[in-house]
Amino acid sequence: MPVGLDEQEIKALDHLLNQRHRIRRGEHLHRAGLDFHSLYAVRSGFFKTYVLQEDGREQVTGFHMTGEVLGLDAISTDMHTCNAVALEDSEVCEIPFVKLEEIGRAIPSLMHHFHKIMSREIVHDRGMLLLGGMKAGERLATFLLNLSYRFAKRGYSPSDFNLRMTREEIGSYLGLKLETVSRALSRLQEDGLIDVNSKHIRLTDIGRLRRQTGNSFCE
Amino acid sequence: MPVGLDEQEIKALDHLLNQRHRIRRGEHLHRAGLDFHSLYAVRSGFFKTYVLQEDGREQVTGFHMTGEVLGLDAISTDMHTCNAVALEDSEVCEIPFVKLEEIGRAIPSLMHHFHKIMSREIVHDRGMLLLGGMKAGERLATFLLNLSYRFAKRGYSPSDFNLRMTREEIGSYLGLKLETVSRALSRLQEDGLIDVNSKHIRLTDIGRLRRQTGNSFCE
DNA sequence: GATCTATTTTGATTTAAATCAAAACAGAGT
DNA sequence: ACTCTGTTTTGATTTAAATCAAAATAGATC
Repeated sequence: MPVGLDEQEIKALDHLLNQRHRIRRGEHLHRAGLDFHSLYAVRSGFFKTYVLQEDGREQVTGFHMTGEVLGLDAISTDMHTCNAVALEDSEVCEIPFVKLEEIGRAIPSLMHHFHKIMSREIVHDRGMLLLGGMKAGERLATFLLNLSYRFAKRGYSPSDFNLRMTREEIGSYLGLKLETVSRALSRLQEDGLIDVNSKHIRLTDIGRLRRQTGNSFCE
Repeated sequence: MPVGLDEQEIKALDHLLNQRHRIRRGEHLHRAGLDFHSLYAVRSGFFKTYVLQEDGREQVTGFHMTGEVLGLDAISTDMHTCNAVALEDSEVCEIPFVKLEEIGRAIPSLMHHFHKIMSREIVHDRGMLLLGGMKAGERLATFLLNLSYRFAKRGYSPSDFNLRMTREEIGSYLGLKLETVSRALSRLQEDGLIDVNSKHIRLTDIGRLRRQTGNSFCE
């Protein structure tokens, strides 16, 4: 991403990005309460982040795919505030945060890029507030379009993909119960906007789906 | 906040923080779509950020008080993604972002501090997701406790304050209608957890109020 | 202080989603 | 192929919040 590096800088960057880890489906990348040392860039696979409420309920806070960065929330307190678990076999690149700040000082464009990543996270999270005013079907449509957008950006089909998460996890993320998620999906199918086959989704009318959301962010 | 600066650095910082602006109640600090150049630190007063949906509805995305930083969302696209309006006469400090990155390179602790601020924003926004699973009364309790926490941190009473926003704005932020907000407040009063006098709020039983939220973040 | 407007409260009714319950289905392991 | 378990769908009922409506209150302006 940053260009025009000298040999020294390339070596530093290389070292920064050279710690790969395989995380198998079901394994945790980090847990709430643990000391923060590194960010993790998802190289491949799919993650869910969540927090455990006092009553034991699990609240899903996000889904994360290739190219996205995990752990940004932990910078503020030097402690992870959520759990991150792989929903499929995945690979991450560990980025020690102290080193990132160090190298960022030498390579301003890298630092700036990092700031954009953090900011994008804020925009995305804030966009979730828009769900507050929406009905179940609109929330689902927004969710599917957001996934579609992110898949497309990575070169996958924007209209044909498999959900890695359960209806319950979707519901938790969107503030709905799993039965409501299921019903909303069935409804969107009846209306001819999508095809649902358990975890496999086909968006058959993206234009109408987008109108369905009332408006809103598809990122 | 950062310590041990030499004269050069102090001068740079001074220049960075020297652009004050008065914003009167009702005036906008920035609007969605405008080019991004500067962050704004709230020196005094109270702001609301919001986006206008296609259907004309206003969605409130946040409330911001002294010491908080506005404009972090705009870094990602070099364009403001929301509107910021003063809910009372306010003063802000303009921080040109290019300069912040420049000076941050010279003063690592300043840069690190900035990263914590951005991260804190992510934590806060993500905490809003927890509202998804809550009932109206729980959302209101969470909201009031969060305000209380922020007032306390600034040296104001944590249990006695004036709301700067309307019931409709609270509702928009929390995903409720204004009538529901009003009813939930009345209910919390009946139950002896708070005293409501239109915009003036007194938290009479913070412990019970906290239990009321089910749990969750008061920041 | 009186008037006007915006905000807030409260009530009655409707609606969407949660809850309760059961059946259908899918995937993993034997 | 069969069983077990976890997931998903669908239906009936209850519940919380939205909506519709009107009165009460507060603030701003003259």
